[in-house]
Amino acid sequence: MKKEKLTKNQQTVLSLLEQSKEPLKAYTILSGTQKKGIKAPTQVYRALDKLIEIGKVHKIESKNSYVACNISNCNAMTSTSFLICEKCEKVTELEKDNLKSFFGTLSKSVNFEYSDHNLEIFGCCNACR
Amino acid sequence: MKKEKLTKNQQTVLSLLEQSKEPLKAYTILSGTQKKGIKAPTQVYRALDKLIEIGKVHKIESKNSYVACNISNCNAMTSTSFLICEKCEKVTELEKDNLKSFFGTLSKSVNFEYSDHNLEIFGCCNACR
DNA sequence: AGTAACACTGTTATAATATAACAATTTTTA
DNA sequence: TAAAAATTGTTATATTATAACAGTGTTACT
Repeated sequence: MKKEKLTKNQQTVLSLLEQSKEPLKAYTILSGTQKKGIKAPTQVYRALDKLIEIGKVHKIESKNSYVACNISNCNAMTSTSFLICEKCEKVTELEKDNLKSFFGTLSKSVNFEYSDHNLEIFGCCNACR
Repeated sequence: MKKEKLTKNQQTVLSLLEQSKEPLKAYTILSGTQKKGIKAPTQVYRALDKLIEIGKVHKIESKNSYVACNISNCNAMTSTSFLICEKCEKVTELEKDNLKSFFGTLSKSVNFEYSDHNLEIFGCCNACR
């Protein structure tokens, strides 16, 4: 059941995302992969779902966009933290402990059982200043 | 230019949100306000835009949903932190300032100029345990 | 190797979320 | 009171995402 190898469509989508400097929207991915044989939104979303599930791609919720994860062996499938530059749209993923322990402690202090989080920090990146 | 009083549609939408225990989706708001004279999505979105702008409503990005803010004089228009219970869907907003300075410092440490954030913590609330 | 289970594919259609554009009216400001 | 700004109602459309279905390929196990 554990499958290491990506299928053709999954590779196509991931590869496009990896080449991109910014997050891409699903329909942009569709446009960008049509010559590779992807023809319908469903195919893109299916590939994305899988890639997200295995942690290779994350979704930027506030932008309905998707980014390839460049953290080796990222296990942050469902808990991600991003810095998003509002000038150039570049997105950087926070590594560390991913703030998981911080949010865990914070949650506990207000009597809430933490399981995951989504953090998006907006501002201006170093290169744009 | 500072307007304290909400217009009819804005009041209608806000009032529905305030009565709700969970975040509502735009089209649910539309359904819920049709007898009050709201007839088209545009009217809902316009009211929401305004309410968000003045801080009375926040958007839960990961759910495409909207919540009334119950923090008096909330100034977190664009920087919000939520605890979201995955069982009952209840949403609790963390009081403003606390995390802004934390994220500011965190950002600075990686050479990023913080301006706003969106934090969504998922888990299980006290009542559901 | 055979086969059952499962995952992925391609395809068409449609659902759900959100904005554009325009003419009219009301409210605010100066 | 006139100009500017905000809000309204309306129709149409854009954008984002899923459903449903039949077929094909892969995996895992005897």
